[in-house]
Amino acid sequence: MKKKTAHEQFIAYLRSEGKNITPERLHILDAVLNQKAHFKIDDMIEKMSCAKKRVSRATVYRSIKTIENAGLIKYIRSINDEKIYEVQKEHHDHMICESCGKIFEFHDKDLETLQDLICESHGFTPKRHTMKIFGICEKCKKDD
Amino acid sequence: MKKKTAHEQFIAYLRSEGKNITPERLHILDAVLNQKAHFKIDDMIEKMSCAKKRVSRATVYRSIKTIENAGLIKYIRSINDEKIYEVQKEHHDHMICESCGKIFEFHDKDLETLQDLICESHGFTPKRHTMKIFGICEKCKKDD
DNA sequence: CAGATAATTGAGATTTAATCTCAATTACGA
DNA sequence: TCGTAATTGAGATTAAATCTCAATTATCTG
Repeated sequence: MKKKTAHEQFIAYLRSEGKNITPERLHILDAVLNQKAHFKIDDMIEKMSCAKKRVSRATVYRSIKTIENAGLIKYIRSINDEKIYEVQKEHHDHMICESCGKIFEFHDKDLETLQDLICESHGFTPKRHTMKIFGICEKCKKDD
Repeated sequence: MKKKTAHEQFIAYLRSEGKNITPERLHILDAVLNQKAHFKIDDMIEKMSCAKKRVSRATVYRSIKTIENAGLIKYIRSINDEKIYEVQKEHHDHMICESCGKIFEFHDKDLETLQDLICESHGFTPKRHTMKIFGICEKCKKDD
């Protein structure tokens, strides 16, 4: 069973939901996948309105939601009313520096295991989780 | 050193910030503290517009923000554009049922310890964190 | 492949939470 | 008690997100 690309995943999702495969949706997916890590909707709208194939604001909003439902991107948080999304890679959690605003990703197997145990003891079936640790990063500590 | 009430904490905060202690702010604090657990801003606005002492929408927004900065309430999440806040008790994390929308609180000492260890290994100084586990609660599992 | 049908798009209007404005009021230190 | 600075209320404003609907496009069927 070879691993599906994000592109293939998206198309499979659209098919499974009976949604059409439109060039607009694929363009937006491409633009999103080209993002290094985190992006804002507004940036995507601007990007798509300058691109060779223009896509309207309404469609950007609609498609971002579709791509999110397909599990390919994830909403992280808002910073002054600007939603920040990220492209989904392997699952990871976040450390957010309150000084420079930078978002660090980390993953810890023990943490995941412990979470499952906690859920089990509460009769709760976990599907997914988010964890954000706010504090000060190494660099900002030194820059003081 | 006796423990301060939320009321006292708030007044101490206002003093420390050079802010005035106004009846509006205290009324809103009272209303907020009277909430069992979680509340929406809109509910507060409605509550305050019917109360003996009316408080305007703008002031509710302003005061909620002040009370949040004082650390007495905390923003949890949005559900269709409605922000949900909660009164701060001891620190705890959340399990959110995707079926009924109910929010469960839990606290686990091992989880906290593990988080601190992870941060340490990344040179990150944690101040606070949020953790949300999404899934299906015990009751909804049975109701299937 | 053509024609029918349902989904999707674009553009601008609309919605709505949150913020802003500013004159009137109020808290508070001196 | 007075003067100053902070705060409030009411309505205007802002801006992200959604909605509307006619025109377009994807997909299915034979």
